[in-house]
Amino acid sequence: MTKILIVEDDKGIIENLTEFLTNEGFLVVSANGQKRALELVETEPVDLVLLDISIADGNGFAVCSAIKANYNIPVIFLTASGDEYSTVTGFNLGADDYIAKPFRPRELVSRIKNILRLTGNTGAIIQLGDVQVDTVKGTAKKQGQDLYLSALEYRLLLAFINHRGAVLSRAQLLEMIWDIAGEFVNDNTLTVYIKRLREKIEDDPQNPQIIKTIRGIGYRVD
Amino acid sequence: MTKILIVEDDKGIIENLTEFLTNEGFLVVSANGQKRALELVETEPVDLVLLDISIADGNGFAVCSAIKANYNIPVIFLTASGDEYSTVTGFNLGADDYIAKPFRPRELVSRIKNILRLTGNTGAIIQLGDVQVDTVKGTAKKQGQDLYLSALEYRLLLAFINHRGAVLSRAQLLEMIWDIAGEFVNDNTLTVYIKRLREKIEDDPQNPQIIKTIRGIGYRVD
DNA sequence: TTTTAAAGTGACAGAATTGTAATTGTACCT
DNA sequence: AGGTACAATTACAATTCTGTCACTTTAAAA
Repeated sequence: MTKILIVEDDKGIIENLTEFLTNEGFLVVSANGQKRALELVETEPVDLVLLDISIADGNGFAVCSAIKANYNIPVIFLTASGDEYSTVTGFNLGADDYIAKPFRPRELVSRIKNILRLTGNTGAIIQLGDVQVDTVKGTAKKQGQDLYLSALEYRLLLAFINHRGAVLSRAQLLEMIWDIAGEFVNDNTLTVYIKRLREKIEDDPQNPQIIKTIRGIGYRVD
Repeated sequence: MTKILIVEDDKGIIENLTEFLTNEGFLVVSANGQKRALELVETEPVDLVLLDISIADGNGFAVCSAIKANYNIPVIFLTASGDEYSTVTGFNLGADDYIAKPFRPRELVSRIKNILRLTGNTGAIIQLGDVQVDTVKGTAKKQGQDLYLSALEYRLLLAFINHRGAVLSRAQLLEMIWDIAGEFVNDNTLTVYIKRLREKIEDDPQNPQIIKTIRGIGYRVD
């Protein structure tokens, strides 16, 4: 469950936003000033901050700086005017997006989800069917069970992950994994590795669901 | 140097944007339609795409989908109207941001830089002295030369990277890499792996600069 | 300095990985 | 249906990885 902190001194806006975002499935907490905002960031597991630049007890930019200095929480600025200065300064302070008031609630939600996608997108855990690849730890699991992938098998899997949805030719894969133009390793080597990888990650290797063969062209992972 | 592809059928806008972005230090290429856009993405190392939704020879959304299917390039939508439908649909298609025409050039640059920061922040390449670890490809290099790390050596290195600056005890490392509490693998196993890893990544393994020994406590990578 | 615990080293077998070859299977074409 | 590429499979050495042992070196305490 995503928790959003609203920092805003206009009670009406807080109420409206809280209601709307709650309906959208977010948890919402709010602060009307800098002090309370920083308290909440420290005590609650806040996932994202909506920050009005012109809050009462201080500069909104200062709050952004303070948050960014200590935490890796995305911040979206709410600017009263759509003026350029705010935009540029905000981004320089590390804001992840900004939106000018008055804004459409639906657009705000789009931007929130987008930012969460971008910032959460550290490539940490990728799900392929029941296979989970953790690129931060360098490990892979199938249904929670550890998979023992060799270095090359792991790299082959990453190549597919990095080009999900695209058909990768043998030549491309050979270049990506074996780093050659095409002649030095046997073309069949790749086929064998596909088979070995399938044996480890597919439920039924004879009927592969994760690594699909595109005859005459290559392979694809959706 | 960052290369930006503009997909737009209005020659005037292309000219203006090209001039402005060039002055800002970007390399700019442009396409007036879907076909040319996809050609350029395939042949040039494009870092970011500015995409007009209403291009002449097709749907801008289709171009976005096609790009996102094969490449991991950030896309910013240019929308003629600031209408909600475009925003929401655009984000769903994997657009990384959108900006409504008419926009201020300075704001566009802010958004471009912001998106590059966010998307580039995938933790893809980590630098440890002269050693580069690419967690997206699952590879490591030293002074540009490929390092052949085994699966466990790579995971050990990632463990240090994920806890940079912290001293990791033997018990912690054993648990992280061998996933056990402490009794099943020999305690010395870790020592041996440290040695093997140092042999591959350190200039002078006898005098390690990357993996430091903290006697009695563990190891640390700064 | 001597002692002692911790860390490093070299060597070793068993296991797994890696690349290739030969063979079998299969989708697509006419 | 039969032929033909292409893909999958099986099998097999060579190499590398992996874990452990015995032993040496090092750092810090007594």
